[in-house]
Amino acid sequence: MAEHGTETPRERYRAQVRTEIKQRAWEQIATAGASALSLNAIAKQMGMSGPALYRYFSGRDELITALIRDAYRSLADAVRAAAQSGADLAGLARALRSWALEDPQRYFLVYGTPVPGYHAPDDTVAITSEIMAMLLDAGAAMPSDGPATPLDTHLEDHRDWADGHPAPAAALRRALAFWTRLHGVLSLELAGHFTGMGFDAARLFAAEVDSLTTD
Amino acid sequence: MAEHGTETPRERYRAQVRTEIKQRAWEQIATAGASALSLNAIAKQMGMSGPALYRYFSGRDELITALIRDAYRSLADAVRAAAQSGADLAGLARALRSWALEDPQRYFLVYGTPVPGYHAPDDTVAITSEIMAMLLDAGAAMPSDGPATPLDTHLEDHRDWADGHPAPAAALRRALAFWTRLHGVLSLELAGHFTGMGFDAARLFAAEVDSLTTD
DNA sequence: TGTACATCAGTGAACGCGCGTTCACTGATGTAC
DNA sequence: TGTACATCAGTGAACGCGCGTTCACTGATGTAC
Repeated sequence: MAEHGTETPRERYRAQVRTEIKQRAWEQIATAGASALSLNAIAKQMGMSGPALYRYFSGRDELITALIRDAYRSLADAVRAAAQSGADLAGLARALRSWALEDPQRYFLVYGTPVPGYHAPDDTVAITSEIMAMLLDAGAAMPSDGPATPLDTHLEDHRDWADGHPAPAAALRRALAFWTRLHGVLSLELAGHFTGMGFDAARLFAAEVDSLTTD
Repeated sequence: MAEHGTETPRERYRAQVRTEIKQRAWEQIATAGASALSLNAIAKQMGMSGPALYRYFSGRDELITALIRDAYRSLADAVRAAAQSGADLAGLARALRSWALEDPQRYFLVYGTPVPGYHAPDDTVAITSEIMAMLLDAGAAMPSDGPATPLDTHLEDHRDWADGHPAPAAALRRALAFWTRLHGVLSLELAGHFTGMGFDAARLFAAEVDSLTTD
C-alpha cells in the first residue's frame, strides 16, 4: 500500500474536496470571469448545498485568495521546470507562453486588471522574486557586450528587488525586459486584441524573445 | 449667444445628464472596479431613483458599452493630438503614457482582462485601426536601416490589418512593437506589479521607447 | 470483536442585501393655435 | 399673450433573482475502551 505521509483518510478526503472546489472555481472563471465566481454555483455544480463549502473555505475571499496563490505557484513551477532542464532565456520564454495559453484566465488572475482595494496574499511577492531570481540566473548566463545603457546605471543603484542576486546590471535589464515585453505580447494576444489582424501571434512573440537576446 | 447647432434645451439637458451618469460611472469603476458598476448606486449618488436612468441608457450593458467606446475614443484623440503637433514615435509614446496614468481603470477597460462572452462594440475596431494608422505614419517616418527580420517578411505577407497603409514592413513591425512593449510596461506598472521594487517605472518606460527607435 | 462516545461532513431553513428591470403614475416643460 | 394639449423626466412600488453567510440539526465516519 502506498504511504501518504501521516495523512488520515479524513484528511485525504478533505484535500480532495478542496481540490475539486478549486477546479470547479477555475471552470467557472474560465466561463464567466473571476468576478462571476459564486460559492453557491460551485456547490450546486458539485451536487451539494451552499453552506457545505464553508467546511473547506472560510468564505469567498479565502477561495479567491487560494486560487491566486495557486496561479502564482503554478507559474513559478512552470518556469522552474524549464530552468532545471537547462533552458536559457528563450527557453523560459517558451515555458511562459505555454503556461499562459494553457489557461488564459489563470494568467489574467495574476497579471490582469487589478481590483481596486483588493490586496494579493503576501506569499505572491515571495513567489514573484523566486521567478525573478530564475530570470536573473538566465540573464546573467548570457554574454553582455555593448556599453551600459542609462537604464543600466539606474538599475545599478536600485537593485534591491534583485534580493542580493549578483547579476550584472545588463542582466537586471534583461530580466525586466523579459517580463514586460513578453507580458505585452501575451496579454494582448490572450485578450483577443490580435484577432482579425491576420498575422501569427507566435511569430510576434518569437521576435520579442529574439529582442531580449540581441541588444 | 452661443449657438449649439440645432440643439433644443431638452436635448442639451439630456446630453448633460448622460454625461454626468457616465462620469459617476467612471468614479465608481475607479473605486471598486468595473464589475462593481451598479445603476442603482449611480442613481443614488445623483440623488435620483434607479429607474430614472432608463431614460438615458437602455440598461447596464448599454452604459458599459458607452464607457468602453468613450475610452477608445479618448485614447485615439490623445494620440491624434500628439501626432498633429508633429510628434514622432517617442512623442506618441509619451502621450500614451500620460493618457494611461490619467485614469488607470480607463486604460484597463480597453486593455485589461477580457470578460469571457462579452463582445466590445464594433466601432472599437475602427478606432483601433485609426490609432494603428497613426503609428504606421510615425513608424514610416523613421529611417529603417538594417536587414529585414523574419518577422518583417511574415508581416509583408500579412498586412491586411494595416488597411492599405503604404508603410514598409519595418514600420509595421515598429508599430506592433510600440503597441506590445509599451502596453507591457504600462499595464504592469498600473497594476502595481512594480511597487516595492524600488526602480523608477518612468525610466523603464523610457528605455522601452528607446528600444523602438534603435533596432 | 463489540459497544459508547466524539468528531465532523453535509443539510435545509432562514437572514438581509442589492441588483436589474417593469410599470403605472405625477408633474413640469415645451408646442400649437 | 393666453389657453389646450403633447411630450417627456423622474417617482415609487413591486417583481424575481442570486448572492454570501449563520445556525441548529442529522447522520455517517472514526476512536477509545
